[in-house]
Amino acid sequence: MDGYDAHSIEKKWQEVWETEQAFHVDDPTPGEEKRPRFYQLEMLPYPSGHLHMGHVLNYTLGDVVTHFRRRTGHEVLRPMGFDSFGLPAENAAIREGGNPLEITERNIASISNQMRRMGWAIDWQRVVSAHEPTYYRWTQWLFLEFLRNGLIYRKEAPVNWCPNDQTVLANEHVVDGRCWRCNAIVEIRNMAQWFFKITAYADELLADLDTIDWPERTKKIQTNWIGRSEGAEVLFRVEELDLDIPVFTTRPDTLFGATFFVVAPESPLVDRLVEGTELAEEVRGYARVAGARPTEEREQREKTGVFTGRYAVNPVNGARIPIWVADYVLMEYGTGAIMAVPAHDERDREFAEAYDLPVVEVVSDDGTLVNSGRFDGEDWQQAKRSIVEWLGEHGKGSPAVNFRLRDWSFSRQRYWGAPIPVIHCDACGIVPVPEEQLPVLLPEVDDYRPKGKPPLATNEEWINVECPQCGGPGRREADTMDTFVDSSWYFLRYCDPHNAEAPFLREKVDAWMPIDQYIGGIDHAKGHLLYSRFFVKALNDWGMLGFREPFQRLFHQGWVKLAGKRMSKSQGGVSPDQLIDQFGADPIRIYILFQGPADQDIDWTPDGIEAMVRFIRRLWRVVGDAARQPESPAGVDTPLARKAHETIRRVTDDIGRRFVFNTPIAAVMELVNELSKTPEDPAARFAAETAVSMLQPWAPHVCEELWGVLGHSRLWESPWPSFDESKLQRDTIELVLQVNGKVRDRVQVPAGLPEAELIAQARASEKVRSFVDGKEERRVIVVPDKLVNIVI
RNA sequence: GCCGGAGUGGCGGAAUCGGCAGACGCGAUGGCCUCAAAAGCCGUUGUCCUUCGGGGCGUGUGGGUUCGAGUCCCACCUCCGGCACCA
Repeated sequence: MDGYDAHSIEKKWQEVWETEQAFHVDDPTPGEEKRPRFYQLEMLPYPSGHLHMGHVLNYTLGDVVTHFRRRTGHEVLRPMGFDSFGLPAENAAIREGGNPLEITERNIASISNQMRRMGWAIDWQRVVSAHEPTYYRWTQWLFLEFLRNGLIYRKEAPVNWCPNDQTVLANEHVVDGRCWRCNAIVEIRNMAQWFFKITAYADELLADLDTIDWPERTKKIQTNWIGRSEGAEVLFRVEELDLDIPVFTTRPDTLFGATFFVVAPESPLVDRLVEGTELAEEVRGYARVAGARPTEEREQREKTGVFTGRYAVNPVNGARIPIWVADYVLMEYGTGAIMAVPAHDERDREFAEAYDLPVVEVVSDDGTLVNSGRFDGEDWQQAKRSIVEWLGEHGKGSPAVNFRLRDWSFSRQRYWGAPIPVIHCDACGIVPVPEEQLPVLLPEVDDYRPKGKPPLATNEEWINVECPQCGGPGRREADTMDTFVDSSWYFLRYCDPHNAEAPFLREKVDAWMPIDQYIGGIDHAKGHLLYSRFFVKALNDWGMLGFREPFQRLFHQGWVKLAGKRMSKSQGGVSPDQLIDQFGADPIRIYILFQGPADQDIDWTPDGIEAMVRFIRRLWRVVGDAARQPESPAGVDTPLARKAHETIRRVTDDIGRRFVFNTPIAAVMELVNELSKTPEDPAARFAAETAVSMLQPWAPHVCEELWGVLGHSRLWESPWPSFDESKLQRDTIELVLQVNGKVRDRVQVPAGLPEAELIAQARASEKVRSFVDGKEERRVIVVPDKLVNIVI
């Protein structure tokens, strides 16, 4: 047997798997399933030119789970696809010439090739790419369903505009006031945009977090983002105008302390309040200037405001309180108007101090109400309920819930995305493209650069069509869809990827979904992971599928860092291709998971990967030696055999229950070390087989080869090794002897000795005696088969 | 400010239910093999003291519970992440 040659081995087995389509899985036939199903998925990649180390970690992690589940008797669906619409390809086309389609397809070919070189166990017959008409046809179809069900609307609204990418961004993709892609400072613009009514599901998106097995911190991110507040809606009356203005408050108990009233500068109320009064000009002028300031500036500046000349009536005490317009009230939250309680709200107090407005304390330090009429003396928490109740009885308010979550704006003024399938008609308004005309194909354009209007709008031939309803002149929608729409349902398409009649068959989706294990970056916590949950809930409501959550279990891999910085497609970093050339895929796969828990960040070092090459070479030698030993007799019971059984127990538990992937490698290393020390042990072959079999999910190529050396074949579909509980029983154990909780000695004793016997063993120890002699023994603690602690 | 997560050797990390802290690996260092190198093999490697038998100290800091705490409780410090003029 020659030395270890990663490249020839890897090429050989990759060809076998390709020829056999070894990791393809058939659609389940109802009633005939032999094995339990397992849907393993990692977030699909964006097809930039090549993989980066973050991908390597992500997909190797999924690969280990895939192999483990396959070999423990599951039917495993592990597909792959490409999030192939989106800005980078379009920007590359603008920068370098060429067109986004060609660039994207070239990238997909190259990245697929790299995936094969990594040896990942993918069902290559189910590949799906967002930019293919066979896929986006159904994205468009789903758009029309959402529209029909009232979950999509078009509205003129203040939206986030990235001046660099020349497009609108969703709230979820503005990070610290900047564009998540290009880092440009985002502006607010008023534009007619398309929205998904995700807020319709706000309550459920929050409540159902309890039903899924996700990391706490991810649930927390979504919880914060949804931002549910419980309180009351209270009506304040402007008598002169015969107008009731609702406000939302989380503190109805402080209602008697409301000494003034504030309206947001952008609120349409401003006009109504001052119309025809002598203050009209001043107030409108202020509102225009204040409302136009960027949010960032508004946060930092001192609060400003003007009096409108109008008064509102506080419903609980009839007090007439002045109405102001001020920039610290936001139009986007609540009703765009507030009752101000300066005694119990820091912002209101700040404003009251600046403008010399009255402050009335209504909750005393001990938490009971004062200056609150009939509610005086009530505990403030009790008062929340009783005041709302009173308001209800008098038709002045009711319990209310408010959310931070905004609707998802998903129209983009760029080229490389799925066209939005509607037609604008002067006579009929917005008209959906009839289903039989789908897909609305993305046309060629001369210039991908957005110049004030979306690139599609420049293609006159494409944009001008007949209205499907009245036959009059119509214009196609020129905005395209955010790629997050594509990725909100791709995991469903994998279940039925070639369906030409529907996005998917419910029966197939219900058989595989929900995803048993989803793996991807935590950066998608409030974007993709929220949108997909929304999609599934809506589709379930329409009867298209039979579950309410897409991702039953979720895991976030850490970041691979180079000199403290995240490695990603945009930052270059270490190229997996070069590493495969230099070391082979198996050492990289082991390395990336051996560094630590997979959810923790990794600092890339080349030393580590060389160590993995050394380990594989060592394994190669040791297994080669073991292969020349006679077959291990059945039920062989030597220390080496026991070590092998113990290793099976550890590794199986680590992957299956604990979901850790570094310690199993250490466990196999221990077994290999043990084997190399006792190469002639009768259990040598058994130990070698065990080590190779269990390392296979990490290093499938070299393990397959070594499996052959040991006289077996087709490890990738061989059952996972099982351990014999009885082999784990020891005849002798090492008893730890402590004095006052400190370890003083260790002795070998037969297992299962009674307490008295163990104490006698402890007292017999010279070392123990040297600490105990001459002192008074106060207590003796015994942990059977483990430890004796003498307290003096 | 509110909410979540994390702090263990020179480094990455292990210790799963309160019971031997530092598994496994990197790095360092001494030796073997070799003309030499590569590869490989055998030692040492938390820290301080040591008469070389051992002993003291040690898991961010300070307290506590316990026979016994990296692990549980309280307070604090530092770092990372989420939300933030959200009424």
